[in-house]
Amino acid sequence: MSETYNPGRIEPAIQSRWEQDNAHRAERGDGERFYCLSMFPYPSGKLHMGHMRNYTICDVISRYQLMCGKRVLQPMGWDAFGLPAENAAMANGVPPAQWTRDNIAHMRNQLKSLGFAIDWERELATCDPDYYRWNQWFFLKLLERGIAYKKTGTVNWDPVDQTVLANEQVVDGCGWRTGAPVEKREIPMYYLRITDYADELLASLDDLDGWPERVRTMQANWIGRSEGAEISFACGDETIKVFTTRPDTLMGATYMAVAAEHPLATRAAENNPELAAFIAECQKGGTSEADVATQEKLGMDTGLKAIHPLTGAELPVWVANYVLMGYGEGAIMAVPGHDERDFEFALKYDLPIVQVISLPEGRAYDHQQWHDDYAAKDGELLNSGQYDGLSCQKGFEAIVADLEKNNAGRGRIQFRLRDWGISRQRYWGCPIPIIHCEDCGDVPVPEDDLPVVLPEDLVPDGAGNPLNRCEEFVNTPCPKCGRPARRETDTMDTFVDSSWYFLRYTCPHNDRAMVDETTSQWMPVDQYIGGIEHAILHLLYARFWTKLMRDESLVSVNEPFARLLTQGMVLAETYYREDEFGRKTWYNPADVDVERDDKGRLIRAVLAADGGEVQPGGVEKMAKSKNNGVDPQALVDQYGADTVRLFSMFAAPPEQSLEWSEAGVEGAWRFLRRLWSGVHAHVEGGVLPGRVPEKTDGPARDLRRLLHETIGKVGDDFGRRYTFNTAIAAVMEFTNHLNRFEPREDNDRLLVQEAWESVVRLIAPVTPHIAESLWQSLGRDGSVFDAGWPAVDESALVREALTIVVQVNGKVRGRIQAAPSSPKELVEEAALAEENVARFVDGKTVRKVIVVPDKLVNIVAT
RNA sequence: GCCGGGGUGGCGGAACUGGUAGACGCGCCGGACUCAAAAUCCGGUUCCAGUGAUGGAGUGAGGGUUCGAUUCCCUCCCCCGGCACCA
Repeated sequence: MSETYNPGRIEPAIQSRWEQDNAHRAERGDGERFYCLSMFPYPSGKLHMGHMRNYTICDVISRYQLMCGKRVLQPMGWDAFGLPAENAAMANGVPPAQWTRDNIAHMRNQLKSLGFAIDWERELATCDPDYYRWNQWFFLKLLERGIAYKKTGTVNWDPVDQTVLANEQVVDGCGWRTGAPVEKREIPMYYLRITDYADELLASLDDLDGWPERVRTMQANWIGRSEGAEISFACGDETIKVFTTRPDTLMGATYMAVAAEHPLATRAAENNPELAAFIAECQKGGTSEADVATQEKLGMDTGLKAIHPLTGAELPVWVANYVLMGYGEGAIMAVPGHDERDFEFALKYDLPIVQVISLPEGRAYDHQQWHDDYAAKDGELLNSGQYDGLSCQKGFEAIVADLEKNNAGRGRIQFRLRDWGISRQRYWGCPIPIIHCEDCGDVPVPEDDLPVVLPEDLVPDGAGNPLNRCEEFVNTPCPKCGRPARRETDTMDTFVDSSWYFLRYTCPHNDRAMVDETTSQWMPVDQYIGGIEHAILHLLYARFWTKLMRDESLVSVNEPFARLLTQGMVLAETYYREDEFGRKTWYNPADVDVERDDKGRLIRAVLAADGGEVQPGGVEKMAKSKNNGVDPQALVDQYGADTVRLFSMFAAPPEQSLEWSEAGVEGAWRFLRRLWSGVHAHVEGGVLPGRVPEKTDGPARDLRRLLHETIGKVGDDFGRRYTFNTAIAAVMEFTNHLNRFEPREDNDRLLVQEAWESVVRLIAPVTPHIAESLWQSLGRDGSVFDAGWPAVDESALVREALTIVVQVNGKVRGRIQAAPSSPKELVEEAALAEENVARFVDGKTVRKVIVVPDKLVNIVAT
């Protein structure tokens, strides 16, 4: 054994031994299966600390389960389609396919150098036709079933580049490359009926008890089930249908509002140029909900009148930009008295505000100022004619009943969730397998002709999808009539790719089926790990897709992920410079030098390369788009994989977001060196592999008790709590004690042998290379991962005396020693007798004494 | 704007079920070793007062419940994530 720790030498050697032994193949072993999965990365170029953290967490859990005797599947793959490859192509002229595959090659090497127990035989990339053919195959099944369908949807349109923009490419309402104000545009797209599964997606959240509560809450709110009513308002010869969650407030409706895209608005604008101009105005700006929700509420009267279905009163019909065509019916009945947005709008445009729900005793309704309790459902109806005096619930029921009687409405359940639009007007994605024929219409590509292969040599230039101009791709005979036809050039949302990759890992090389019988052997995923930013969309789509595949009898599970760990994001400062057109160039924090004041606040940041100033853009998640990803490679080169792994697990608990800082890497490095030299010192005196001490006493007994307490804690932290930082802290603490312990007799050396063997196994999931190496130095054969997890010796845990804290009026005033489970009276007596305690009680009357067994005494004295 | 989460020493964090606030680590200070430096080892380190024993304050701000609150409740401030075409 070498005297000093040299990761540069041991890590590659151990990695090649693992490879030779096929140590990480999922087929290996015969224990219970454990499928441990991390969200696959987008191959953006280099690993960043967010990846590092994610995959280290996954590896720690995998290796811990491996040591517990499980047969572990830890796969890896690439979410390889997507926008950044097109952006890179525009910047460098390199085809997205080449850029993506180069990135994958580089990142695969990086992952391998980190020593993850990944079964590389199962690697997949979503841009491979072998993978995406099954997207196409399944899409056609969904089309047959009517789950996939076509309708129009709204996109961001850049009028200069004549192209559709992603929300990310819309900056302050303008196109990112052209700076032109974007417009909303309606185009035909394919959708999946996720709303058909809304009830089940909501209900089965209750079964996901291995998921964080916050994720379940977010998904439930996203699905957004609400009970309400649809109500029809006559408007000339037309009917305006609305959905409301508050039919009880119907008597307070004072106007109607429709979305700018509503057919009624279009009709009303035909001979009203002013209204037409307003509707055109509403087309400006981005499509994202955040954009719509934060824009100023604007409206215009159409001049049309709608008839209140119960009172017959005439209500003005307005066009309003806060009403969304995509939600509900694209029209609302406005009740300014009890809806905050309607109140704001009514105040602005001087529309009547009528209170129809009473407030608590003594509260008066203020028509000039909104208060949150106006929206409450605690009061009774008033100003509502025959319904006056009813509770909101009773009023709801009575009004819905009367509407049903008049054929003017009915109770209805509405979801916030909208159908999933999967068409993307982009090149670098999975082609949608449809052929458009002038005579036959939209014809599915026959199953035998799959996959529709994406040509890999095109280079996007920012002006639309290059597939449109690729004649070899577009021109094809119609499968039905054989006459010339055109292929669909839209590709699929990349969320389709990531909605089932975890199933494909179970049979990645099967070229005859999407999934097979091995899939159900591994599913569901026992532990899924990924960023909290995926809490809603990716996880919801993956759940939905799994249910779709279940309904095609392809999988047997209802839910794909039994247990979920949502990793907090790794954040870093962003830096940018703005050019004369307001376009921002982002600089990597590694290339920026920062000056701070004595409180650590940033004063000035300059680019190291040219010394010129750059602007701080705030702390954000590490991402390609803001170029603030920190590459762990430099640290791995300097300290080795184990140090970086140890540090990234020690820095914070996994669920918490983490602002990146390198301070502390030294500490991880020092710990591993101390570990190494501690084992070395012991080995110098001769090893005693696998031996356990006889009865211990004095300091040896204390050390052994701490050892077994530590074994218990670390196992609990790895297996149940997933707090790797506290597990590591406990190992460090024990190692500090162990290094200070001086063996006096042979039995002490047996204890030290037991202790080092335990420490090496406890830390092995986090720092596998050094653990393998030390395991052998300690005289043990084989891999530490075959050695099993150390067992707690209960007899070592027994204590004779405990320290009990004594408080006087809630403040700690002293400590006493007592045997475990001492009788209350005895502890109380000892507490009152303690010198400093007595000083504080002196001259006062003891009113009460609270004794928490084996822990604490609180004396209440006045 | 809406939904979800977070805020504890100079810094990352610990305190798991309402019971010793600050484990472990970084940084800093002091010491040992060294011709010297690095590395390493030992000791100290929430703030204020005190040589010290010890006392007072303290977990974003304010209020409440409790013998006792970082933990539970209410109001507010700030930060982060998501908002359906970033992944």
